[in-house]
Amino acid sequence: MWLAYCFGQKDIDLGAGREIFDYSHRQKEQDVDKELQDGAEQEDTWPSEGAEALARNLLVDGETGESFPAQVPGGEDQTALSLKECLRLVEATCPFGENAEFPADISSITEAVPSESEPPGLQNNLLSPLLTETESPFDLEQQWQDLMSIMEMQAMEVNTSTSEILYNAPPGDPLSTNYSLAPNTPINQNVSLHQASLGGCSQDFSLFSPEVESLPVASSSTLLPLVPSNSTSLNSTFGSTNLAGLFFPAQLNSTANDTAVPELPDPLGGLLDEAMLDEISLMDLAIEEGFNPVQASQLEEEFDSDSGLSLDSSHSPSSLSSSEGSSSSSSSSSSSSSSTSSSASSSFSEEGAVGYSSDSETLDLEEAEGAVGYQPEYSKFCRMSYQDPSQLSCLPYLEHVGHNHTYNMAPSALDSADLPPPSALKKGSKEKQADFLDKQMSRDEHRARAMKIPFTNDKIINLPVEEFNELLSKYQLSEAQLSLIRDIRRRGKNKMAAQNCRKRKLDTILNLERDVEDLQRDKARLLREKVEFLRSLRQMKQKVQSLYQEVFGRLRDENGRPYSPSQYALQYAGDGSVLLIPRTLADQQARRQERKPKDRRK
DNA sequence: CGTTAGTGTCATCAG
DNA sequence: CACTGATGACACTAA
Repeated sequence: MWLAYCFGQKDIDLGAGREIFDYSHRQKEQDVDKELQDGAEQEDTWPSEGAEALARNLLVDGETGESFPAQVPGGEDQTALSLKECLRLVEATCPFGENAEFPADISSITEAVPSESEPPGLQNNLLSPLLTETESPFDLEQQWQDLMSIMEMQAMEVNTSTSEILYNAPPGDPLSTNYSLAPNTPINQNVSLHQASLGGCSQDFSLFSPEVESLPVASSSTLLPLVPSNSTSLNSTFGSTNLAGLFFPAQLNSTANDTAVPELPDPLGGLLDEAMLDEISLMDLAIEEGFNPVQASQLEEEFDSDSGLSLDSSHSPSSLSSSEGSSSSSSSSSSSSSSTSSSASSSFSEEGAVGYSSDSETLDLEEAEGAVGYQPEYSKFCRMSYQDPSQLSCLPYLEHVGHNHTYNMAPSALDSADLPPPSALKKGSKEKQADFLDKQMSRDEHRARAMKIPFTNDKIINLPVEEFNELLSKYQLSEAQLSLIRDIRRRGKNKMAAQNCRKRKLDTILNLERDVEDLQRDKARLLREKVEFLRSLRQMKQKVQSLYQEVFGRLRDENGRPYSPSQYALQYAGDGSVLLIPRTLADQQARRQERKPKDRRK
């Protein structure tokens, strides 16, 4: 039943369904998870009658590890074609891709092999690890283990968004949760479609590929000679519209009607070509990233370049941080018209959070930004960028912008001070300059002057505690003066602290934004990798299916008749041997193996 | 005239 | 306990 999921309706909707682009797909993911559990429960309900009896008929070749039915119902069991021969045949006729792998243990088989229903003519208990004996150059067992671990990952992780996205399973499809075998399994170029019966195909099979529609005919014609005994039921059972039983034609000839497998997953995954998958993955990205498809495609290009941070450099926090220098340079260049003058800010400590930026500076910055794409954060940041106070001292006209938030000062005064006309400067006597500077003084400076504080606010604020106390001791100051001085110092310190605080806050925000971007990229990249991985996984599974089918189809009993796939299945033992066992027994073992990981998960 | 960004200030807390 | 820095909250200004 594990395989059964792979051919569910999920795939049926694949071509047309667009819910993958639905932002509500997350909800569907939950539904899928729910369905997964339901499907697991369903498994336990599968019939296994006769398993014991059939199990008794099992023979295992002690030398080769191969197993044969000790007693085929109806006669002395002797495989007309040894498994080795079969393998050789298969190797000759169905060369595997570079990634051909086979189950290394029973569990793997039970997972990979379609159990239950099996089309009479099509040996669909596929995925048997028959090839171990061929001594493939690969460590097949190891590779299979890897494959299975991948499958587990897939089962655990992919069942969420990706499963939905990739296979577009209807929420109600209980089979959809397990698409690992062949949802959307692309038709493998290396596999003969005529011989490889690709699992149960739903009627929607035809939706995707006219080619596949012809599959039943081709398959039956090919397999009929191999399965003469089943030939009759084959044609009657598998119409072109019902390929569901191809893979799991459980007890086809018998009475079982496979109702236990209401909907067989669509092996048509194969019809979903890579381009489609790419598109899906991109769309997935687009959805998750909040990008539009165009942006998503751009994103993918970025991935290809693996550039990590490929955003505009002006957007990069690192560049922003390093933009201090550029900011400074731009400000210095923009200050060409400014005269030099000392101000309170000139003595600010370097570290002293003097993030004042001039309007002209901002203008220059914005011009530059316009060339590379304006970024609000960038501008903000630059305005807040740490700056050498000494540079501010070179911008007397801008001084007030940073320091003179003198609420008691008339705006007109500030305006006039902002950009005094050159003519005014020329005419400007020292009086006017003094007046101008006076207007630039802060409230505390005014207060200090009013209180006749004998030293500058700059000293009050920036002197170390010891020097500050020493300075106070040098003068005979009234209590009011001392109080004002302390207030000035406190406010001055706090002002710088506030500026530092705001800069930190801004930095933090920018860093967080960068982190979000990085994480989004990582997420998109991982998602893309997952899609690619699933694609290759499906291909591998299909290869295994085809091999299994090939081998099983060539097995003959002592009478030269093929084994019924509804009654027998190939099983891969842990020691690498291949067993031909009764179907019911295989199903039992499959269920047993499947429960383990699930229990583990719980 | 309302909004927004930038800034200064105060209150408060933590070290 | 005083001092200092950090930070939220508020007010003010300019755009």
